[in-house]
Amino acid sequence: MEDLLKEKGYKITPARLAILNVFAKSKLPLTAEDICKELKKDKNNRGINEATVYRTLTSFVEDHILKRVDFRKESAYFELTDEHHHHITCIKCETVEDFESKDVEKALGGVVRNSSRFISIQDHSLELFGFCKKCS
Amino acid sequence: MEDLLKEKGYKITPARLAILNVFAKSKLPLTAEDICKELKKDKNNRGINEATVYRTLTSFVEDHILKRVDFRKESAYFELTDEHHHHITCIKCETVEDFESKDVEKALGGVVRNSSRFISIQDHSLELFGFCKKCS
DNA sequence: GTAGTTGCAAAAGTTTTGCACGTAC
DNA sequence: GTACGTGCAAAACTTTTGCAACTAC
Repeated sequence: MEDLLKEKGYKITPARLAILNVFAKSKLPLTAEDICKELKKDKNNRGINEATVYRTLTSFVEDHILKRVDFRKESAYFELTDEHHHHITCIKCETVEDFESKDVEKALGGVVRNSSRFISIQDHSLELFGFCKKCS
Repeated sequence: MEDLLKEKGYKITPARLAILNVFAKSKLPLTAEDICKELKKDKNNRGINEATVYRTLTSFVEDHILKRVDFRKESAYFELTDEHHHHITCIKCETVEDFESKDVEKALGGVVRNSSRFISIQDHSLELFGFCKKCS
């Protein structure tokens, strides 16, 4: 965790470690508000300021420690970039399941080769929306 | 355009027609603000109220006339659902190119069959981010 | 005529920013 | 010691809502 920060040239601060820990413990993408709430639960700090959370999220995304996830909601969701996977969200109950698919990744690789104006893909967002077995 | 509205049970109003026209003319996904600005240019109306634009966007998405697009920006982008395609956005200059790929769609079809908890996919978001030839 | 639609203004929610103080290195 | 990081408060920006007036049908 500390190594990750050093590697990117960040100073090691309690706020950054705490935020990374929240993500490390969470199985789901989180909003800034989710993180603030989670940080308030910890008695060691009295919560880390909202502004710090937003600033940290923004710079972590720039440095590819976090990535944004599109849940078609008002607020922005984030998760660690360390594992590459996507999500299927139930339209009804909002259950989220992770998935990864070699076939999808392979097919995406073909897209740039067919593009006349683009030369490389750095990253992609992929979110599926459907019904889980309980809600179907 | 009017037929589309009738089909979904909407009353035909100037605001709805104007908003649909803005989308029909645009090659790119638009934010609520983009639409308000575009509507103000037309001398026939003095602009349609912001609240109406938001209300219209929300209901059009519910009725699948529009869909949300994830550009990892603060505000929400929308486009007509009539064509199914995705976007590649240049990380540097923000050029957007549309693409579609049978291979990707086919691969996505396989995902739900491998899922233990999901039974059907209704919709998906897919956005690629990379470098265009000019910016690479 | 009536249900549905709109404008306006106010509010709610999300994110950013300036500045003074604090801390990692 | 210095450059970077944080807290606080204010502001900016995006979206939603209540209500009265209006309009499509």
